[in-house]
Amino acid sequence: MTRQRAVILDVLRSDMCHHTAEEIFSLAKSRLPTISRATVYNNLKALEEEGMIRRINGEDGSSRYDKSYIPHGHLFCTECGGIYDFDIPQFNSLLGRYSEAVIDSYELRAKGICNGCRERPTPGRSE
Amino acid sequence: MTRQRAVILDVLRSDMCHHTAEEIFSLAKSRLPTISRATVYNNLKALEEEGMIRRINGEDGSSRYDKSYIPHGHLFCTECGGIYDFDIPQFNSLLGRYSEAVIDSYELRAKGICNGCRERPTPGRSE
DNA sequence: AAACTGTTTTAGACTGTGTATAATATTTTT
DNA sequence: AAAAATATTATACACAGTCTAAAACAGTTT
Repeated sequence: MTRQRAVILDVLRSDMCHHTAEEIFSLAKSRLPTISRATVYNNLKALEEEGMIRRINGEDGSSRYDKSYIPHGHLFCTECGGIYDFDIPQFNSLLGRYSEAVIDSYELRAKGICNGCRERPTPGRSE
Repeated sequence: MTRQRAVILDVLRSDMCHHTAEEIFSLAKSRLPTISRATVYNNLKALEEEGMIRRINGEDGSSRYDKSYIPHGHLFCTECGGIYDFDIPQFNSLLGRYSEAVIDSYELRAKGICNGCRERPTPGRSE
């Protein structure tokens, strides 16, 4: 476990956000100024392949990372731009009922208006 | 309706594949050699915003386009690389039951082994 | 603690997807 | 058919992410 990887993991775990790779690079750099972009990207990829974290597709083609390795969906709020976790119990077995394929993992992305924005007239922003 | 847009739509409708934007550009160019990359990208974006076609996130961050405007999921086969349609009836209302958000649309991406690859020992490839 | 070995990091160049621009051409409206 | 609005083109640009080769490091052996 290198110092760089430890910092990257700690950045991921230190808040609730679904940061982009570039944001993670920036946050890691503020703690370890010599860290390189390639190191961050390589580690994020490796951590994802090891199943430690999950990658999700951002709205603009960038990658975002989620510290939780437990499968769940995401709501992308079109009002405030926030990304919120979204659970459907036994979703994997539900998928199995509708497909003859052997399903390993899934990514569920929903677009809509989040709970907060529905109630609040003036939108804020959080991710 | 310009000739360029008509060709792009026709490319999309002429097979079952979920082509990348670059593939669509290439196919359109073979019919209309002066067509520009920007025209293809602009039209794909416009068609998506008008709800005529659907964009899906490819495995490598590129965009793929689906001629069907009817919401459905996709299975990405890790064996043959193919992308297959995947229907769950009343999925929108199912989502509504598990979330307090107002859901407009969704993208469901499953990874696994497709039906064909499960049965066939030597993998082929189709998209 | 020094040497060894394999792995990781680094900086910077490079690739691929997609977007912005401004001039030109084509549609559509009148 | 003329005018107005819109779309296309070529090119330059922006951004996310990858590749490379050299240097640094971590873990192990002596």
